[in-house]
Order: sequence, then C-alpha cells, then structure tokens
Amino acid sequence: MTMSTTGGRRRPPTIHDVAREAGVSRGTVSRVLNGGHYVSPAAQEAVNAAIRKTGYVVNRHARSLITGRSDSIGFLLTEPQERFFEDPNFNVLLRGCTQALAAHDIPLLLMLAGTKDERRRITRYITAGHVDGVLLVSSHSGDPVAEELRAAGVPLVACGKPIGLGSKVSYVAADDRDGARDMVRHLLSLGRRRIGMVTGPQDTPGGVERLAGYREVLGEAGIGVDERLVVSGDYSRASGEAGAERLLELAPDIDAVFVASDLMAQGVLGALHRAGRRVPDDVAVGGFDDSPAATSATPALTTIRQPWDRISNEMVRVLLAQIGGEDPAAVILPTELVRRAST
Amino acid sequence: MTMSTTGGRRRPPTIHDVAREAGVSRGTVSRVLNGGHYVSPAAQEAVNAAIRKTGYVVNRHARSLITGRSDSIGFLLTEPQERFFEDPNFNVLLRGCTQALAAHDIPLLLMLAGTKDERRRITRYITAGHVDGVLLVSSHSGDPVAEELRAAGVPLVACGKPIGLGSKVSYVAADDRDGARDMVRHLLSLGRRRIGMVTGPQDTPGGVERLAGYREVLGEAGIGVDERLVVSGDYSRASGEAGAERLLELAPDIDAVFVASDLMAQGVLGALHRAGRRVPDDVAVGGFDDSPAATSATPALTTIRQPWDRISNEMVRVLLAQIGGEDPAAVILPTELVRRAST
DNA sequence: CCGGCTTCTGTGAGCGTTCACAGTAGAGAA
DNA sequence: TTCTCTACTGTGAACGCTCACAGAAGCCGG
Repeated sequence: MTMSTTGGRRRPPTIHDVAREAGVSRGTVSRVLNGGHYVSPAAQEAVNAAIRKTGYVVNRHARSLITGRSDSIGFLLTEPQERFFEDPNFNVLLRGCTQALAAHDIPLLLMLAGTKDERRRITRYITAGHVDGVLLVSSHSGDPVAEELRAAGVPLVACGKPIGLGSKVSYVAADDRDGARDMVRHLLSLGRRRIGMVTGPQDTPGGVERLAGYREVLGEAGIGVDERLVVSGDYSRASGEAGAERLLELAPDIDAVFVASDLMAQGVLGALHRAGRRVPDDVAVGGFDDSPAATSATPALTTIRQPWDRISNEMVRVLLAQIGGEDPAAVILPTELVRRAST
Repeated sequence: MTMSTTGGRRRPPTIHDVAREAGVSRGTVSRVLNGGHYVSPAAQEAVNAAIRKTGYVVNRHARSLITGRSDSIGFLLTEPQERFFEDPNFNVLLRGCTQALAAHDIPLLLMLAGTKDERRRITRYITAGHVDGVLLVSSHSGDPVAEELRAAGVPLVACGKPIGLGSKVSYVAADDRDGARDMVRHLLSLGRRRIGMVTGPQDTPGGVERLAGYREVLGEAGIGVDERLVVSGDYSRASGEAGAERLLELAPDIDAVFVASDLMAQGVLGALHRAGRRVPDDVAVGGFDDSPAATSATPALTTIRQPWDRISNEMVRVLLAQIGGEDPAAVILPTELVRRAST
C-alpha cells in the first residue's frame, strides 16, 4: 500500500491570486473580506466571483499575525474531569458552545487542565494570546488557573457563579436557588411537611444555592428547617443512596426528599425502595438537572430542568461581547419544574 | 463596574527580544526552539535563560504562516451527534484524544458537522489547511465529509473501521468481532444453547462485526444460527426492549441473549423482568461496551469492555505518524470480557 | 601553508494578510 | 473655475517567525 499522504495537497490560492483574477488590488479584496465598506458594487461582485472561482479561503494565521487576534476561543475544564465528562449536561454545554461559536466561524479549542503540567501549559498558551477568550467550566472554588487568567486580563466567561473569583468575572448560570424554591414549593403544595434534603457539594455554587433555596422556602412557609433533615452528598449516585439511608434513620417520618441532583435521586429511590417506602405515596422525591437518569428512573423523577442550550448560547454571546470591549456581565436564566411520577 | 477588559494585556515578547536578551541572533534562538541542532552549549544556555527571563512563548501564527503547518488537529464528529454525546465511551475517547495531543503540545479543535452548512464550512476549514490532520468519529457508512477529506489528501484516522471509504484510510478499532465471539463462547460455556441476539445498526462497523462474531461461534460450535433468534436494534434502550419482546414471542425457549450494546441490554433486562423471566437463571444476558449502564443495571451486566483509553492514544499516534509522512495504518485492539451477575 | 571539512552564527528574504496612507475621480458648493 | 468633500482604490510596510545561504572559526591531512 504505497500512498503519498501529502500527495493531493496543493498550495491554496492567496489573496493575491484572487486580486489578480478579479482585476483589483489586495487591499480591495481584503476590504470585501472584512465587511465590504468603501468598495464599489462592481468590485465587490468581481471579488466575490473570483473567490468562488479560485476556491479561496482566508489564511487565518497570516490574519492573526497582523491583527493580534486568534479568532479562536478555548473551552477550559479545570479540576475534576471525571465528574463532568460523566455529566450529560456537560455534553450539552460543550456541544452548544461549539455550535454557537461555529455560527460565528470561530473554532473551539478543548482544553483539559487535569495535571499540574497541563495547567501550566494551558495557562501559558492562553495568556500568550493563542485564544481570544475562554469559556470556563470550573465549579470548584478558588480555581488558580481561572484566577491567573482573570489577572492577565483574558476575557473569561464562567458557567455557574464562580465562588472564589471576586465579582469581576462574567458568568452565566441557571437560577439554582429559584429552581430549588420551585421544587420545595411544589412539594409543599402537595401537602408534604417533613421535607428532607440531600445537598450537593458545598464548594460548588450549585450546591450552595440549591440548599439556600430549600431553606428560604421552608422559612417563608413558617415551617423552618429541621437540621436532621439535611444530609450532604457529592452528586454521585452512591452518595444519594447513603444520604437517603441516613435520612430514614434520623427522621423516619419524612414524607418528601428534595435531592440536589438526579443521579443522587436515583440512589435515593433505590434506598427508599429497599426500605419499603412507596414513591410518591409515602415519600415524594424531587431531583435536579433533568438528566436522562430522571426519565429512566422508576418512578420517573420530577425534577428541575436547567436551560443548558440557552446557557451555552449566552456564554458565547457574553464572551464575544467582552472580547469586543464590553464590560463583564452576569446572566441568570430561569429553570423549569418538570413534573413526573415521583411526586 | 468599569473594568477595561484589555487592560492587563501587554504585547508579548518576540523572538527578537529573546535574541537581544541572550546576545545572539534570531536564527540561533529559532534553532534552539526547534531541536537545538548546530547550537553551541553556551548559546543554548543563554537562550534558555533569556526565554525564562522574558517569559517568551512562540507565536504559533507566525510560525504556521511560514511552515505551512498549523500544529493543531481537528476532532470531527459527523452525523448523529445525539447518539454520540450520550455515549459515555465517546466522552472517554474525546478526553483521551485531547490529553494525548496535549502531551505533544497540540491543541484539539472540536468540530461538529451536523447541518449541511456546518459540513461545508468544516470541510473548507480543513481542506484549507487550518488543521494538520483529523481524528474522525463517524460510524456511518459513506460519509461524504470523510470522503472529501480523504480525496483532498488530509491525514485522517477514523475511530472504528470506516465502511464506505475504501481501504486507504487509517483507523483504530476495538476487535468487535472477537469481543462478540468471546461473549458467545462464554454463554456456550455456561451450557446455554438457545442464544438470541439483539444486533446493532447494520450500517455501522460495530453492528456488523458483532453480529458476524455471533454467527461465527455458533457455526463453529455446530449449533448454527436460527434466524428467528436474531432481531435488530439501533443501540437505544427502547430498541432493546422491543427486541427482547419480539425474541420472546418468536422463540419463547431462549436461554440467553447477546445484546450488541449495554444500553439495549438494559431494555432487554426490563422486558425479561416484565415477562417473568429470571436473569440469569432462566435467561443469561450479555451486553457490549461496559458503559456505566452495565454496572447500574439489575442484575449488573456481563459485558465486553473496549479499551477506549488505548484507542484514543493509538488514534493520535497513528495520525501524527501519518502527518509525519508514514503510510495509513489499521490498528485493531483486543477487548475484554467483564463478567458480572447477568450470566 | 593551503584546501576542505565540520560546527556554529548572523542576515536577508519571504510566508499571506491587514493597516495606514496617499492618491484618484467625480460631485457638489462657492 | 476652483476648492472641498466623499467614495473608492492601490501601495508599501509591518506582524513574528523559519529557512536558505553565506560566512567565520577551528581542525585536520596533505
């Protein structure tokens, strides 16, 4: 099997070729390429025809060299990669960002900062100006990479409210607190009064906010929070199982559980089932995320849907605006209660 | 909140600054940067010190402009994105490729060719030389994007044997056929003789190979294939459920089912449960993929594990070799039987 | 002492683009 | 007419790097 791998590749046409073909100068072609201001319709047309004929595609390296922009952006995931890569919502986010950027003809560079080495390399890469901005997924508090990027003045948009970064960094987040409030109100409206909670990790904004919403609503309802009804989890299925077991032990009279993630809620359902509690008759269960786990659970989970498609679109919009010189912005998007069989 | 977003960004040092700092010429710095041949130890040391001192990072755009290489590679997903993004193995693959490339200091560009527009744009982008090579995930047969890239001479490595692309494209795949053979042999060794199969889609290499392995082993064992025992699925949970129902209808006496994916196997387990068949006592069930679904199923699934981490590493290795001028290569990696409670 | 080899170094050119500037033509105002 | 303004176009310079080449220095064999 002898096949030259570089065989088919010719040197692509340059702006010069297009200019010659169209009978104009490089400058005019460049102007057509970048918005077409101050170009006569005739020249415009000739250039476009020449571009089509030659199959010209702009050389982004040459452009970047002079403009200083790279016209590409980084999608940066720091810290616990496993948690995210297993999270279906992360996939929706990654996909949404890629497509939103593609609409602007901007490529997305995937950057995973797992090891220390990777973190250093990626920080260098970004601060050297090889991307124009960064979409950041880092639920963790006090992320050193993020802090360094912020200090270097790199346009940055986080997914979820960053805990450690001061207020000067843009972020887009679902309204976790309000979603939690909706769910707890829903459980109250069903007549439940002994509502337990399995929380998410308290070093993540989502974990904090969901718990806060739970507390708020119970406070407002005049019921108050029984601290024995609050057990902590880490978003994993196993921690949901353990949480439910503790809950049943500490407070056997619970009639509802608000679980901070669907995956944990699956574990809760399992534990309740083994304990002989019927869902939702004895205990109603509410999740969070509307992940595939929610529909495949038995019974199907009532949950809170986060608008991940909108989140990714907003992240890209805010980042591009910021690269364009606008101020950092915070965007909070509403969630939606999805009622299924578990409540 | 008035904060200049570009405030902190200074013009980064150039090769010229490093040269001046080190008291040598640009050429010498460049030589140090690219392997350091024909450079005196003294100069070598002076340049490295200057690089550290100035914090110099090479400008990849300027380099690419002259070398013609982009030093970046594309990770291209064509066709049905939903199927893949929900597939945990896809995530492992994406992550593995990103990290393997990072070790070579090569960024990965994520490219999703969903719509016709995206396909055209991406094809242009790639053939214009903006990436040096492409890691391709496209189980579909006769992929037009892949065909175009191949024709344009773009270095290409597919994940899984591409069906429509002739033999001249590199690929890395798990040994689907051998994995299927292992599973069926395992079921035979348990004394099962009426072994049904729920296949994967027959326009994907995996689907074809797994069915072939099933047929081979039953043939070799002198049992032969009862065509009523073979029903087709599309890797979805629902199709597994439907497949099991048909199987029970056509051949109530089955004592085992080989299911071409874990997700489908979950559906099969559900259907068997509803039909009152005990697993594995009445019917043994074998899956494929070793996805999270396998462990969370009840009973936990015996399945075939594909070496996704090795696959991603090999894809990158083969692609870089091909970019370096080597011939296309095919790599087949062994699978592993993971025995759990369902057999 | 010369010529040739090896090892090392500096220099100019050029990659393909954008940008600033100079310049042209035509229209309208004085 | 002449001057100014607008709309448009072409030209060199620059972006930061690599590459080819020329040349210097040291060493060896003749």
